[in-house]
Amino acid sequence: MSTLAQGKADLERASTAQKVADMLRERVLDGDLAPGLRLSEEAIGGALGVSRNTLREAFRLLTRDRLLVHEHSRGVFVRRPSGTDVRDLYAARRVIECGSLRLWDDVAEAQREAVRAPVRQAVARAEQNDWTRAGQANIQFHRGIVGLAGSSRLSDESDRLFAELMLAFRVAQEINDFYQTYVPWNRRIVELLDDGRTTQAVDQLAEYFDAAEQDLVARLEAHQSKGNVKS
Amino acid sequence: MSTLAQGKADLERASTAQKVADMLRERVLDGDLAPGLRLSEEAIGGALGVSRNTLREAFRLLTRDRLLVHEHSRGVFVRRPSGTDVRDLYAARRVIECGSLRLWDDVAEAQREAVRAPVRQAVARAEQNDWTRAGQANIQFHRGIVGLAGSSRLSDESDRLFAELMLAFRVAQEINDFYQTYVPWNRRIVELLDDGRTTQAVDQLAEYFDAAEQDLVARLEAHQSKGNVKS
DNA sequence: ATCGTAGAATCGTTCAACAATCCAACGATC
DNA sequence: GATCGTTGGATTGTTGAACGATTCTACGAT
Repeated sequence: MSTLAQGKADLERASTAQKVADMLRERVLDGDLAPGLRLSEEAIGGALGVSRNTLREAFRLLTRDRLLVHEHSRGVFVRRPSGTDVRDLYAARRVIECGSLRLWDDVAEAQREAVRAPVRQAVARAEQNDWTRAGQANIQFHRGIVGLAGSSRLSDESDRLFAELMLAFRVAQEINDFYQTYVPWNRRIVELLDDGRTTQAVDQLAEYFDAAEQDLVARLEAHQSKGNVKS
Repeated sequence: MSTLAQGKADLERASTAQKVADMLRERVLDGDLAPGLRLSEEAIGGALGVSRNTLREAFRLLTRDRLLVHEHSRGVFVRRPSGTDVRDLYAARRVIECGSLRLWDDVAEAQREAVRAPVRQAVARAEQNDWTRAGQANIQFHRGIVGLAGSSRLSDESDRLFAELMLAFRVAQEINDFYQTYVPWNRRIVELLDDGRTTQAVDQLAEYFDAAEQDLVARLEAHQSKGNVKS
């Protein structure tokens, strides 16, 4: 069954535009393509050996995922979240994740474990000072929370929000040290959940968002005046 | 200020692909293009006088809005929501709208009025047996609820969910008579809110979703076997 | 009746070209 | 000297044709 699903996934991985989009997505999330950077059709199309039309299709796919922004007749740019964007992002996350977490007691055990496991992993990574992987585990934690709702549409949208937030982290230059503060917080949330104190856990999550938003916005607006955009 | 924003909106309305997408969106939501219908690039491109590449860009835009689905090497189709899709959709709405409504007491009065007004309008339309406009007002009610969260990303995503739900209504053939049952329900929710009983209002909204989902899924799966897809 | 195969139809992608738009440098005017 | 047109050059927007790849349909073989 799993081999069949795997085979089907491979078969669907056909489109050139899709492959180009995947490659560019990785480059953007890794920071090789900095926020604010303009992506020239000619330069990138030439470098990747695909035609302009195909590249434009790839751009549309990434625009849908909010990694790129399209400005008419000006080109596409790597998204550069502003303070306003971050506030909008966290307002959405508060509703989605707090609402999902409230379902904790009603869902299957496997879904709950998908919340606990990433926190254990994040703690372990943090002890090894591996903040990159700790950050990835942190995202898995939040993905697990949204997964409690059992809606693939909601999970997909959350993934887009997370990706956008990654860009904001990059602009604020706090990729590595950001999670240091919040890993223990997540652990406490899971403890509350396992204690049956779901409401308090939700409150903690809301507070986490308040603190994270405030922190990120502050750092972002400190950096936003500097025109750190590579050409 | 508003005139400036208006002028800017007009200026941004430049792209051909965007205009084609807007036209097609209207045709899909009006039901001229039935769910399940395949949209031939050649036929539509020829009819609208745009090239295939431009049309494909328009398709991508509508795919992002979930009105169309793209199947590799097979073409694009008007989305035809299944029972599974509807359950997913309502799972998302439950989290988003119930979570937003919980913010009722914390938001500005203007935002609350954006929830009340559509209900008054829906009641008035319903009394005139104008179910089409009553349905539109009903959507505005739910848009107002999501607006309480103050996140444009969340509102945009909700609009996409609503659009998808409209397609489900069309498949279930209950465009007109569906709201008849639920308009009074919405009115009761607003009454509870104005009484300061926010928690009960949220519970009512959740029940509304349960009932609507069950109703819609039942009618959908009754119709799904019939291959009512025009070619 | 099922299966496989050939042919038609359609999509995926590329290429070349031109119009429309934006941008940066230059120069004119006050 | 600063602001405001103007002029090219570069880039995007859009088109049309072309061809390989994939899917669909219908026909015929077993």
